[in-house]
Amino acid sequence: MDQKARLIDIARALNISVTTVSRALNNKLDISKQTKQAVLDLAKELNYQPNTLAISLRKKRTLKLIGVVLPNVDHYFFSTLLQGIMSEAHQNNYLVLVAESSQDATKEREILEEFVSYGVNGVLLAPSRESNYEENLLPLVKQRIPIVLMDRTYADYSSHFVQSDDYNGALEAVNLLIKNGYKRIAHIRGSDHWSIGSERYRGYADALTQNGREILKEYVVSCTLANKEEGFQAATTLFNLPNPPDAVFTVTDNVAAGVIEYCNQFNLFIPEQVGVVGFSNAEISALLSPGLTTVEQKGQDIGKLAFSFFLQSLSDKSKVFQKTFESKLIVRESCGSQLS
Amino acid sequence: MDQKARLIDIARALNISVTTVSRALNNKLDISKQTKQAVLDLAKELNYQPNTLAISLRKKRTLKLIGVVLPNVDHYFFSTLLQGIMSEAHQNNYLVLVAESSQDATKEREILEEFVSYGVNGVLLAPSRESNYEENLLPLVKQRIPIVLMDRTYADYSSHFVQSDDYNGALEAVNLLIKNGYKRIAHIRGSDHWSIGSERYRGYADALTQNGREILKEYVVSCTLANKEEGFQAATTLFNLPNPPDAVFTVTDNVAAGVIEYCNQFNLFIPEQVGVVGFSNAEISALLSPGLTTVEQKGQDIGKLAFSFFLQSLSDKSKVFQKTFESKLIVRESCGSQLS
DNA sequence: TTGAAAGCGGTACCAG
DNA sequence: CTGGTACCGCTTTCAA
Repeated sequence: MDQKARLIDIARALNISVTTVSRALNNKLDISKQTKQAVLDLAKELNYQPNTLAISLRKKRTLKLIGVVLPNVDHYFFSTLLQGIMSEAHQNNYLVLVAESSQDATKEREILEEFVSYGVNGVLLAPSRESNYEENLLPLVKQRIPIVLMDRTYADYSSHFVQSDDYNGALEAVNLLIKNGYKRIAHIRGSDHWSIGSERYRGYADALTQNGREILKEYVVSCTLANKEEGFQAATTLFNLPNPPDAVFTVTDNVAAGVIEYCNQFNLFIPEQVGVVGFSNAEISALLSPGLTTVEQKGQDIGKLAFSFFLQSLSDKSKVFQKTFESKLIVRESCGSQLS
Repeated sequence: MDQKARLIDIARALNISVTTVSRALNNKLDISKQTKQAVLDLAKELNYQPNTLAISLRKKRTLKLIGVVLPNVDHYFFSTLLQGIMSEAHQNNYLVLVAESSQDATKEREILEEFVSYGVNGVLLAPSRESNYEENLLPLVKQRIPIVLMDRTYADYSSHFVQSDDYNGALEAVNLLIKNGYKRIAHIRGSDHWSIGSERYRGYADALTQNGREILKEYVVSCTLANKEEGFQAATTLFNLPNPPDAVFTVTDNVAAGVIEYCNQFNLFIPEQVGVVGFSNAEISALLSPGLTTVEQKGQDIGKLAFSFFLQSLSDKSKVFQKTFESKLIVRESCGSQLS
């Protein structure tokens, strides 16, 4: 019964034209108080909801809709990122289309195309590992759809982005381990295709070099999914080396959790025998025992800023918005306490 | 340059009608191979993307779009729920609109209205605590928009839903504590407005009663946000009672994390002096020390099924789809090991 | 202050 | 096999 009320329904009931109804509802000037009130009343009674599709079509994609593509939503960092975006979006009356690329560049491209055909006003993208500019982004760029990159950027494309300073975060983390007296510092790193993999490794390597230490190949173990299981496995490899490390810096907190589990299980005391530092300041880092020292990554803030960059880019077409959040160490028990 | 290619652009270039182009692109039968190929080629060249808005408008909301409303996305359970939904949605070529109600019923209602005006084909909703059927759901029901409830249902409304068996989960959890010899079992519960609050409490209460135990008012502490801080606070209250409990069953894993932190801090040994059981099997439950015994809640499965219920409800309008996932205890160290 | 009519980008019916 | 035309619901000139 309540089917969808349309402008024309109101118009007919009041014996006026659609135009007038539209004007009344949109608060235009040229309209008498009476008719306006009548329209408003009836609209409320019929529970009138404008058809956004029609409006958008008519106005040529000026609906308020933004697309978000993330590699995964169940990783703490990405879920807080999403939260930041959504809170900002809601405040500005934007609706948010979300999709997971599952770290698959082809799927990412498909999603992006679908988003475009839905007429999104912009895209906030945390690129998947193998994502490639030419194929995935160029089509959107040609259509002048604003894109804000998050977490990771493309080497060959300068765009709006918001990221955290992975390099310096890693550098500081390893410096802290060195300062706290650890001698043989290993790194469980992420894949090279992934900027967090290479940037954090770069920080690790430079920290060692700057302190006159060698980078030992056997102390660097790669992982791909960056989860707890891989952390445990990598720890197994590392601590069974003839000359095992006395500290581990990991690419994510989840990996660190695996290391901690290994140490707890095989009675390697943290931080006395082994120092551990993670990356992300995920929820778990505070809950682990011992508490995990980690590099903070402010998901919410990154998300909020990304959305606001998108908004700003709408009015200021020429400007390029970029921000790198400073990294910040969150020091807990897992890395020794002789911090100066 | 690449602005948006439209049907009419292709038509003019090929000197044929829009109708024909449309037919070619939609794989209709009545069309010659030649023209069809010509259209397809040009479409590819111009990078033609159909305007979903126009199609939807014409077809009267038959775009493939679904709206998801969750209280929070950064809770592990909800983020896995979302993941389940999105994976299923992607497979069926649906796009997913996501919004957070932040446990605010008014905001939830606003979101739902916006979703409707965007012409979503259906809504998957994990209701916020104070959500009320009349105000929040009735408008959608009237417009015959399929709704699948997740995690929580409304007392006064029978609809499609997917949930986990909170009552039995809680019952088993507390039974385990009893079986393992704990005598004074406390409960940190969620709000009454929230089905997980009341259902889990009901399980707790019945387990005690069925074992001939009393329910002590001072052993039941309420919390609202169900986070770690509240858990810590509630633990403080409980363990400072004249006759403190020797076990705690908590409404969520995060609350349990707070309890564990309290115990670690004040040297109450788990599981020897205090048993702890949580609810959710969140990531953290495996990472805590000691590992937290908890009741599994399969977010992904719930999400997937919810989406598939929505799809099915499209073809079978009369049927009501309902599923309650069995609860399953995940036993770890935090509750004693004399499990039979 | 109001209304008629065109059109956003497609689809679908009908005629040829 | 192809084209003409109406129309989805709304906004926006333009004219009255």
